[in-house]
Amino acid sequence: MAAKYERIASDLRRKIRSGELPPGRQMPSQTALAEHYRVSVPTVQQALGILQAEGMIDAVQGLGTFVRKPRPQVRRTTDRYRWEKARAHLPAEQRQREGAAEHDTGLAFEDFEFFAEYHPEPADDELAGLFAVEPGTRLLHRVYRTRLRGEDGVLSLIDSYLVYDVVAANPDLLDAAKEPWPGGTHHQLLTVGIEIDRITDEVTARPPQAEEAELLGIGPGVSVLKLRKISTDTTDRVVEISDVVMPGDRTVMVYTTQLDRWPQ
Amino acid sequence: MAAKYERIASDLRRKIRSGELPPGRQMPSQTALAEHYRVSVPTVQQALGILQAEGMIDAVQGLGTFVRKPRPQVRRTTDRYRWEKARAHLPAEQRQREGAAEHDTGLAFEDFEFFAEYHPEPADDELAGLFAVEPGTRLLHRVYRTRLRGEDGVLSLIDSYLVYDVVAANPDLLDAAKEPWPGGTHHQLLTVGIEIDRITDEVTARPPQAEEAELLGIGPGVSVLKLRKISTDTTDRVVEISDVVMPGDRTVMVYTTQLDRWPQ
DNA sequence: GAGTGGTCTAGACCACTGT
DNA sequence: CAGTGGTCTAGACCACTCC
Repeated sequence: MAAKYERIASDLRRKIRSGELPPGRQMPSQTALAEHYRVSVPTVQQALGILQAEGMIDAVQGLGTFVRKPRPQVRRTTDRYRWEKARAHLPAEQRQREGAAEHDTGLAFEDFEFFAEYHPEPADDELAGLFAVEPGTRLLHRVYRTRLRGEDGVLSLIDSYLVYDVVAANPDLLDAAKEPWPGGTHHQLLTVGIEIDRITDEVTARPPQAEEAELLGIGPGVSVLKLRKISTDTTDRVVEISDVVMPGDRTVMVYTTQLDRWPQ
Repeated sequence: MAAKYERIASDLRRKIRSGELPPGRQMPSQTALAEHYRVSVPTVQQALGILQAEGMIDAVQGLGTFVRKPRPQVRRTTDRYRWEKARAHLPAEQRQREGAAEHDTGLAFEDFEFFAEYHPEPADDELAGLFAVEPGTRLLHRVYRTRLRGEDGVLSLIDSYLVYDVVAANPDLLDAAKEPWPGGTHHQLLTVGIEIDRITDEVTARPPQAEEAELLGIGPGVSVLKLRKISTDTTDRVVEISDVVMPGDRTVMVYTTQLDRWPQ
């Protein structure tokens, strides 16, 4: 027989799915639920913890627990990379107008808030290995956050790395204030004579760290999608490594593989 | 100040990372940890729950809690699809010898155990929409499990759907006993005159359902990667939909996007 | 039977939010 | 201030594994 907290979670899940508890509605308090199901408060909390991990409810201290409103899904497609590259040769004004985030979500530039921070940093063993440089080599570490206006959490946490000396030829690239938001890494690299030939995405899933959950505006148990994006240039040199952390409950990564035709 | 259970989790995490608690080692019992950290048992359990979600430890009822041994990672690459398709024209004997699972893991056929089960099923609204058929249309639902010999959990849970009438032209395809394991969907479809043109993967992350966690041999909080694979044939018809659930702590999905060169 | 993890209780205290 | 969720306790009982 299933545990009490599992049965309570199932019952509440059903009530939410059926619309009996509509999005935005405040759930009964923990004490009320405990009385209703004839269990103790910690048991109710265990049940709520499951629903929170599934992204169905949102508990706010001092306020209450609420049925989560469906948030717009972000579909991040392969097509995005081709689109970003093609964009690098467009005039600056047009590049400014629409970035990759808008391309993914179908929303407008005004819907977003951007934040960027740059700092030089020595390469650890892992990054040095991927870049094929000596550990300790100076890297440019760029931190990006994209927030949807009027929403609680950011869309993604991006940590991007470039080899410092490779991009230093254009001083503008070392300055976060000069960041040609939104997007435009292909264009930035073009100014120092680099063309990206291919991009490899490595996708994994894991539970969020406490800090990540807070930044992404997700409950403590909601999974995150982690993407390591490795960009290789036309001389087979790894030029950029990006680690992207996205909320798993609202992100879909889409990859299309075109296959060769069979010989007739 | 951080909660007690967080500090305990961090401390144990550090001891595991540093090798003080090596893989395979039994952790001190919950009561022993409670005494050591001067907290109650439920607090210790909360801390252990975090590490279990991170896939670092494994609690077995009646036996003890153990530091998890690193399990071989499965890298599932785009290349896999091209490889599978090219394989469809090889002689049967050679196809039997190496399937996709071996291709991903680099292990041999003998290391795996396979399980397949087929049954017809009416299409629900979601699948009907994707196949562009009427809801209720008969589908062939195929359930696959692949287990690594000598390991606790299966590598992936696969639910594959085909439109029944499309594949019924070859009765062998309707019979799980005739399953040409390992792998071979491209070849199966070839026998009814279908050639796959492209495959779209939609990747998401979420916490596991209790049953999935058990089947995959992961702790209750460890994230799973969910892949919906949609295969479209050369006449732009969706011919197969596969839902694949994989343990997030040992699966890496790898996708490489080749970009067009800039005009010189 | 002894020892382990899993579940559950009844109650306490704290932090936080609104009025 | 009252009401909410978050943390923690001390102890109970159960299910399970091994001896």
